[in-house]
Formats: sequence, C-alpha cells, structure tokens
Amino acid sequence: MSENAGRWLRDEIENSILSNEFSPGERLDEMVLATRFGVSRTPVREALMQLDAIGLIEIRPRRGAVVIDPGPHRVYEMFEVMAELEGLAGSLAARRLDEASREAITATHSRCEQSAAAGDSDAYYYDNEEFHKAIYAAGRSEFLEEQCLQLHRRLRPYRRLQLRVRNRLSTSFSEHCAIVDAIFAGDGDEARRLLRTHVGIQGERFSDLVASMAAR
Amino acid sequence: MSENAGRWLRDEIENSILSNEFSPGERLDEMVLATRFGVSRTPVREALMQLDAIGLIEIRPRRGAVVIDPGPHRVYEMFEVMAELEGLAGSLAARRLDEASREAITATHSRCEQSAAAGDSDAYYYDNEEFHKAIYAAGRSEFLEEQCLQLHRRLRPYRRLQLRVRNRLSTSFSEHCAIVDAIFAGDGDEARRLLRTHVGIQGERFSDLVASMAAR
DNA sequence: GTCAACAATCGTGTATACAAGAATCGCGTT
DNA sequence: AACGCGATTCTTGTATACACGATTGTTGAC
Repeated sequence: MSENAGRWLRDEIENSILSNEFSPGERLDEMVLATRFGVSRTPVREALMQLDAIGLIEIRPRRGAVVIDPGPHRVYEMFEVMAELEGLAGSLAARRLDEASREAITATHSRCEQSAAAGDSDAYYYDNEEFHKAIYAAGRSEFLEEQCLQLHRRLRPYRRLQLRVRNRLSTSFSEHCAIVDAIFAGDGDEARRLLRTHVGIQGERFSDLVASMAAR
Repeated sequence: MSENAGRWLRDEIENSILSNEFSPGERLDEMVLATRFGVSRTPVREALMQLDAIGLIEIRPRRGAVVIDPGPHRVYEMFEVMAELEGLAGSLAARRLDEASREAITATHSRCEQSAAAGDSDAYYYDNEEFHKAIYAAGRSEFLEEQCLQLHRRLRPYRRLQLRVRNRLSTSFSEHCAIVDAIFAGDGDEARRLLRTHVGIQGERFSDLVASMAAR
C-alpha cells in the first residue's frame, strides 16, 4: 500500500470503478469500503472527495456517493474531446519529433502490427494504449499529455468494448500506419486529421458503442 | 455558506488561489485555514484533497500542501489545449446553432463591443468571459462545456493580465466579429481555426505573458 | 386498503484525540 | 566558527466519538 492510505484508496477505488467492479449508479458506502480495506472512514472519505473532484463519482450531500453513469451520449462527447486532444498531440508530435520519440512510436507501432496479425484483441488492446501514449509523449506538452492520459484512462472500459467489434483490429492498425507516416513526414495537419477520425466515433461505430454499452 | 463545509471551503480556497490571494508556491497550513474559516481540520483536509485532485495544489505526503506554480511554459501549454477545446466548441456551435444560442452569442458579443469602444478593460474582461461561455454552451456538448469552463477558470488570472496589453481590446473584439460571422454562417472549420488562433498565444503574445507573469 | 405522519435507525458531516514522520533548534565536536 | 547529530516541537495522517439530516418502517386514520 502507498505511504498514505488516502492516496492508496483513491487509486484502489478508481481502478475498481474503471474495471467495472463497481457498476455505474452503484452506491459507495463509506463504512463498507472502510472495513473492506481495513481502514477507518477518514481516509475513505478523502479518497471519495478526490474521485468526486475528478468526476468519477458524485457525492450528494448527506446522501452518499454513487458511481457516475455517463450514458452513451456523454461517452460520445468524451470521445469527441479525446479525439481533439489526440489530434493536437499528433500535430505537435509531427512538429517536434525527436529520435527517442520516433523510436518509441516505431516500437509500439510494430507491436500493434504483431498483435493485429495474430488477431489477439487483448494484446492489441494493450499495445494500442502504449502506441497512443507514445504519441502523447512525443507532443512534448506535459499538460496535454496529462489531460490525454486522464481521459484515456476514463474511456478505457469503452475502448475495450469497441475493439471487440468485427474487423476493428485491422482497420485500427491500418489507420495507425497512416498516422505514423504523417507524423514521421512532419505533416502536423494530416496527423491531426487522421488522429481525430481514428479516435472519434462516428456513424456506425457509435451504434456499436451504444450496443456494447447496453449489453452490460 | 454552502450546506456542507467541505464543499464551501473548496470553493473558498479555490477562489483565493485563483484571485492570487494565495500565491503560487505558498504553503497551506491546515490549522491556519481551519481557524481562519472557523471549522476543524477535517473539512479543510477534504477541501485540500479535492483541490489536489483538480491540480490546483500539490499535497506532498507528510509535508503539507502548496499552491502549484505552473510557470510560463506550462501556462502556454494550458492555453494551447484551451485553444483546441474552444476550437472544437466553435465548430460544434457552427453546426448546431439554434435560436437561443444565437441570441446569447449576439447579446454577449454586443456587450463586448460596448466595453471595447469604451476602452473599459475590466468590463471587457467580464463580457469576454460571457461571450466565450456562450460559445461553449452553443456547442451542445456538456462534457466539452465542463472541460472548457474548468480550464477557463484556471487560466482566468493569466487572461486578465493579457488584456492589459496595448491594443489587445480592439484586436480581440475584431477577432470576435470574425468568429461570430463564421459560426452564424455555419462554417465550422473556419470557426475552429479562428478560435484556435484567438485563444492561443503565439509569437509576441507569449513574451507579453511571460513579462506580465514575471511582473508579479 | 391506501395514504400520511411519526418514530426509529442508519449513514453522513464535523470535531477531537492520538500517533507518527518531518522540520527545527540547540548542543557538542572538530 | 562551522558542521553534524540528537532531542524537541510542530504538522500531518488516522481513528473514534458525537451530532444531525435522510431514509425507512410502522402505526393510525380515513
């Protein structure tokens, strides 16, 4: 456990929410959490306050905390913003690319290629994350990178669902190829455009998302 | 005071930080805050946890909380992200504009015109905020609107400094005019482009920002 | 039988007490 | 006189106790 219980609990509960162990709408009882993690209510409350500030849960005064249920429309909005931020990261990456970032992108990109070829969607899920993180880092904007990582984290469960859709693996990878080309060519505008459409969910992909969310 | 002390304190301390009453780097002593606001340490700690989660302060384990000092470079990065988000809001606004939003934009825009004509930079500062908020709202994306408002809030002190720069008022207003035209014409791409350059700080405006930050 | 009002219970909000690590100050040594 | 080491003090981290509002269950009246 981390050196202070509050911080540790925050991560612990956050992971439980993002891995769907606590379902959206579920009530989070302070005493239950406290006994479950073997601490008093104080650090539990501090963790909940932080999760409320981040927007993962909602604390209604005197009525306890519940896991926020974004709903399909809001998830769509979040992907829309994510697409925009990733687009910016990509355009910055194209302009500021250095040797280390280039290698990081190449390495994660080829790992994606292998997973896609193997049809291993779980492996691709992980490699895809690393690929995108490499692009965030290549943009050389700490604030942007943090924002991207945070949103990426929140959207993780939905992204996972998305990947299970038919043909998504090969489609995703071929989009990656074009993105890498644009970044390596220093074409910021093209990288931005490609990343926006890659990350955003338009047309039938939105129905896919809704369907997979309803399936839970 | 709000119905619970923690929430109230969070807003109170947040405002104190954003209005520069607590300077960047300053140490926030729990007992001092508690006695100052007439409460115990418990709600103070809860407020601090939330501010830490938002990114306004940093709580170093066992060593207390300090107000984060972004530094010019990080502020630049934040404006860069803000520009991107506002660009998205503008493009959405252009596509989804309805009568109510159109009127809100028109109203705030004309208030900006009056303040700019009067050379009243304090009034313009406020009207400008409302104008931008009207655009966020017109985009019809709750999540995006929230993100915009939060970043806008955090950048408020620096924005204020910016406005004092010579000629900025009239320049800003003429940019507003073009933005309004693009949105009302339904030209999302143009609105996006104009807002990006309007909000972003490039070239000499970055030096202006650094200079005004150093002046504090 | 249904609805409303009241009471009991449960859970959150706040204060306080205690424990433990960090910072500080003083003393001793070189 | 300067530096290092130790004790003291101060502040944070956690637990517990208490108070108050919300929720729920029960009883009574219509």
